[in-house]
Amino acid sequence: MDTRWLDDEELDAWIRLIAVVELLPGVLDTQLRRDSELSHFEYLVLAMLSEADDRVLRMTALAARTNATLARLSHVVSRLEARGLVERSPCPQDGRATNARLTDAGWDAVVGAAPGHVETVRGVVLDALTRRQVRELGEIAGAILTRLDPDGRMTPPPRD
Amino acid sequence: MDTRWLDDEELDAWIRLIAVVELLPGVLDTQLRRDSELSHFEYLVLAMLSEADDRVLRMTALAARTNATLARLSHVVSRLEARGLVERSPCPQDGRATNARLTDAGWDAVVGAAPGHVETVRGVVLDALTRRQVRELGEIAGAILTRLDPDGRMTPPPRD
DNA sequence: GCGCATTAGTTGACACGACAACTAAACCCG
DNA sequence: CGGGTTTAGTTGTCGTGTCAACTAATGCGC
Repeated sequence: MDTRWLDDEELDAWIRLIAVVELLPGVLDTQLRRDSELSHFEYLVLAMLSEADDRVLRMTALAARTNATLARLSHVVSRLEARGLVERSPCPQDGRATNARLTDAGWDAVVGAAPGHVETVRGVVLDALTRRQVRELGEIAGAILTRLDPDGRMTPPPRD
Repeated sequence: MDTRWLDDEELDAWIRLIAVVELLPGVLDTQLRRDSELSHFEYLVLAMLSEADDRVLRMTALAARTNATLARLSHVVSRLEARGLVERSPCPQDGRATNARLTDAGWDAVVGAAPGHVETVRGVVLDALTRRQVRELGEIAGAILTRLDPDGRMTPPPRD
């Protein structure tokens, strides 16, 4: 089958999307590391735990909410545990499972990091867009996600 | 100053954008590695060279076109050079500069990889969007880039 | 209730990117 | 034209992610 090459509009959108994907993580990491000694991914892990009931989640559930593999999450949680921000304990209901719980120190870390992080998010993304574009971005990213992650492992729909 | 937290629409757009940013690179890498033994970044390097006059670019120019630091590019070009896909030579005009040139083998590699890559790009992004959304995405990503990269080191505007 | 497949998670080896230190050439300016 | 600054690029080290191999508990089928 002959390749359908990209036309100008498609190429333009693609090139720019790639640039965003390459540059955005670095910017988020840099700010969080500088101000709060956390990588962006570590922040995400702590933030997801902070919103969960009793601040506890099973590793698998946490991996899904952070778009990570279990292996990656396991390494990161080990480091966070060593820093006293998270605690692991075997799940009583299922012997195979592990629960990760946010400690008080972990809670303090997220609470401390959140304002600066939100400010960065506004600064580099949201404030650059109109209200309409923010809504569009939500829809576009949602559409892409259904292709990237057909099984919907990721962040479940609008509902939280 | 009190933090302006994100409202529902903003949070939705942000969470989804983060998910895209986390998942997209992996999908692109996986396809290219499987079918062409190239990482996405390596592909980008070769592709940018393939479009340049005489298939030659100075390292700095190549770094800008691929949104990479010079250090990262230098490592990657070393590997590509070891595989015979790229050649380095000192720039005659400027003794500090290095020119990277795409070899014939490198050309063959990009040409071989391009169709599968474009198909993936369509599959995971472009075909998930309407024509209008593709245009919107271009504008939104462009707006974000002016914040991520205020000096415009990155891909220059529509113009090539 | 035994055995095999599946699910949950961890771990170790390797690959790659970031950062900082370094070399070297060019520019600049008095 | 000589010394300091800037620009271009490379390299070594370290942190972090990926992959594959592994352990262990669960659940299904008969």
